[in-house]
Amino acid sequence: MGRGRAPCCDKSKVKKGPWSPAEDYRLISFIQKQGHANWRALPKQAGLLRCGKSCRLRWINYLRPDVKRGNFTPEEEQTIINLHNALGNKWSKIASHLPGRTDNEIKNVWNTHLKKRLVIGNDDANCHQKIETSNSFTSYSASPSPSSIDEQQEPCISPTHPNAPNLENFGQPAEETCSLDSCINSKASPEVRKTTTEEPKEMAQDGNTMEIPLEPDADFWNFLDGLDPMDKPTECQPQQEHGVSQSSNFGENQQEDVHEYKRWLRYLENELGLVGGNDGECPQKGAGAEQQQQQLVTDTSDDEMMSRPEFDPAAMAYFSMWPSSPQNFGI
DNA sequence: AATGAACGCAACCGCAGTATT
DNA sequence: CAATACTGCGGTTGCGTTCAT
Repeated sequence: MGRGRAPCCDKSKVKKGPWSPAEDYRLISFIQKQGHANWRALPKQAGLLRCGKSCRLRWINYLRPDVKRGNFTPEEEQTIINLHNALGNKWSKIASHLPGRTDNEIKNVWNTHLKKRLVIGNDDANCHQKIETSNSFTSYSASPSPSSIDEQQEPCISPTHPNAPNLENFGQPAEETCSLDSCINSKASPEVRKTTTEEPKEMAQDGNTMEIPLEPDADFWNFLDGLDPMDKPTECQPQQEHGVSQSSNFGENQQEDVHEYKRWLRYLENELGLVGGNDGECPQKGAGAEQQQQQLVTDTSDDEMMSRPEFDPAAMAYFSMWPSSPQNFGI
């Protein structure tokens, strides 16, 4: 296949390295409003100095609302081991069996933990055998037909991370959940599509995790949208014509919305055990959070975000602490 | 307390596959 | 049908953090 490939972007004009909270928030804000039909064009439209691939990666691996953070459960690890036996380094395939987990994360876990553990386990044949025999998917190793796996395999993991409150729908306006989900899942495997769309319902029923009122979610996003100094690039205007934007009427009930949002924020902070930290300081990482806060201020001031009168530092502090933020997983 | 080594993770790179023109 | 554009995947790397000395 001779594909003379043009570079995906002008490397000299794109920023590389870790994403700042401001960039994250701009990306989320944009995708929430416009979706991500075209990754290549997205950075420009969103006002990001990033390569489209970089945006995609960031979204898929960390910012997506249904991404699950935190340590892998033993069940998940076992699933990875089993699937790796059957599929090899097909990380995306493996990830499709672990809802909320990304291929990158699984790859990292495998390379850093599981592989070593298995090597040690190989030294101890009994140990390894234990893994094999306890493995309900052992038969796949004998006849590793991916299709049969796809048909049979249901992830044997708990849908919620034991240590983390459910944030699967974090930031999802009620009426947008479907559109965003479908947007996300349109490219995902059937398994992922199935689990990501069905799980929230299940969790809503167990009364544990879905009590977060959804309405303020929209407010939250509207609030973020309102903060975005790059909010209205000209390329984005047409989409608002077909009713995608929700922020247009934000000003009408702004006070009420912000109040609602703050109430919701407090609720989430309670859920996350973040209350008690002063000025949004992360309880797990005091100095780190402080540093991050500092960076946040730097980033946002660069973008003149902090100078906006309606800017709420608490919102950004919270934003910087949500589970998808790489600095903050492990809550 | 300081320093170096090891580890873990986020992000980048390049290739392959698929869709579009 | 070929060329091009774009997305997705897997391998790899660089950096920050943690641990050991």
